[in-house]
Amino acid sequence: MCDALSDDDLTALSQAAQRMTIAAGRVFIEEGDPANYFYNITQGMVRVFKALPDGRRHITGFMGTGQFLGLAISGQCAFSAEAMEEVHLCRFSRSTLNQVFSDFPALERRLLNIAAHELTVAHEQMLLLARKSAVERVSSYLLNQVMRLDACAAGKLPNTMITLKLPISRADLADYLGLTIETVSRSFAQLKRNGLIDFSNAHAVTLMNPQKLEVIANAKG
Amino acid sequence: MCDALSDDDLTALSQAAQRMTIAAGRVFIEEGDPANYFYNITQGMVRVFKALPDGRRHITGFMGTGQFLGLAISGQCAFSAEAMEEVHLCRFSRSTLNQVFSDFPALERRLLNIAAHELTVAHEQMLLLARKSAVERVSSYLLNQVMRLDACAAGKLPNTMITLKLPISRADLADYLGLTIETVSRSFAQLKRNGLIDFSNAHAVTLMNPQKLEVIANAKG
DNA sequence: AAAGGATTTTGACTTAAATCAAGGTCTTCT
DNA sequence: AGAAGACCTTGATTTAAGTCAAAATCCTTT
Repeated sequence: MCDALSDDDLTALSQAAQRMTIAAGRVFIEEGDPANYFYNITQGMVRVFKALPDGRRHITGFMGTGQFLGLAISGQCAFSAEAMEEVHLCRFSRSTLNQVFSDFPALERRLLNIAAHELTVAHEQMLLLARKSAVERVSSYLLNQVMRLDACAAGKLPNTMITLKLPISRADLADYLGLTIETVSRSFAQLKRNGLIDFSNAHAVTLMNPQKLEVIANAKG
Repeated sequence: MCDALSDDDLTALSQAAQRMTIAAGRVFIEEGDPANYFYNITQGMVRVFKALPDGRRHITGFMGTGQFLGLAISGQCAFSAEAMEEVHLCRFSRSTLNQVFSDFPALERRLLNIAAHELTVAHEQMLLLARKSAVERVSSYLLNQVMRLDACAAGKLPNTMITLKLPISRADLADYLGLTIETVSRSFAQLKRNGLIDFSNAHAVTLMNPQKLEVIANAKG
């Protein structure tokens, strides 16, 4: 679950946790609710989002197995979270958690690192949302997906073609990138016309030249 | 400097720190540089931003006296920082900092809370950038400024008119809100036409009805 | 295999914000 | 005080992305 911890810590933690299963499609954290819990996802994918009263929404991110949820501490949940499939998680009450933190400072250290990393990612996403064009946003997304593949551990982009799964619907992608479904689709189409990507079906892209795609994604004209 | 610390901690910290003065306009953290330091601002305002190679940029935030900078830990700085005026700060080398963390866990706890709070703010800003219209963005900014005034500590909006200083140029505001200077100006003009705000000069707004402004800012139609 | 529904793509048109271009206003400096 | 420059506002036009609508593809279920 939390690789920076010793076995002792893990044992203590798992005793403090409460295991739960969430049905696909259920919103199990609701923005504005009192923030009483902290979660670790042990299986499945979760959509984290914020919405405006009129229905417009932004997906902050997608979280999967091993990731932590509910860090935002301020009495109120700052976002909603929805299970994209059946999800298993460990739940900690906030009071328990503070106890565990005191007993095992390594966990706190780890969470600080995670938070710092999430902040970096958030800043990158803000630049994307504030200043990138639709094609640049979609290209950036594709590159980020490549980067999290095992193959390119050290931040090295492959210079051969590479095929990716797109497990996420166009609607989710649009809400994640601050676009509409149609614009996402058209951006893919444009990248394809320009020979940068190819589709075997709507959920499997081949990046024909990841390095060229990076030039587009980051406006390294 | 860091109100969650005991006097002992403070003494230890200040010994580990290196005091510096940065001239107005100087970029003292450069995105991509090795991240060797951690900063605490003791005086003055700083602009934190990320830029694309072609010059487009996004201001992630403005940081002032008492705030921490450089949390993002990953070898590389994830953003640039520029002094908006003469700035005084305390600088800690990363190795020193790790030592201090081990000695004074309270500081680490505090930083985790700060990071969690910054994440919340970042998510809110992403929703703004991804989904809000220009007028909504400008309204949101004005409201956020009101909220950080002493008067509304408990998250309560005043229901009387209230005057704000806008210490930031339209250009900075545009880069912060993901708009252009002209659109910021026009959004202000529209809010003024609709009787929601008034200007005594370009850097002093009066919010005629903060509650109505909030309806606009958060699309509570 | 056909029907039905959801998802994705494509097309025509609209619109909000960007861009280009003047004018104003404010500040600073001689 | 007057000139020069920075900053802000307003106007005209363009454009990228949004909206509305229909077709195409995929997936599930009977």
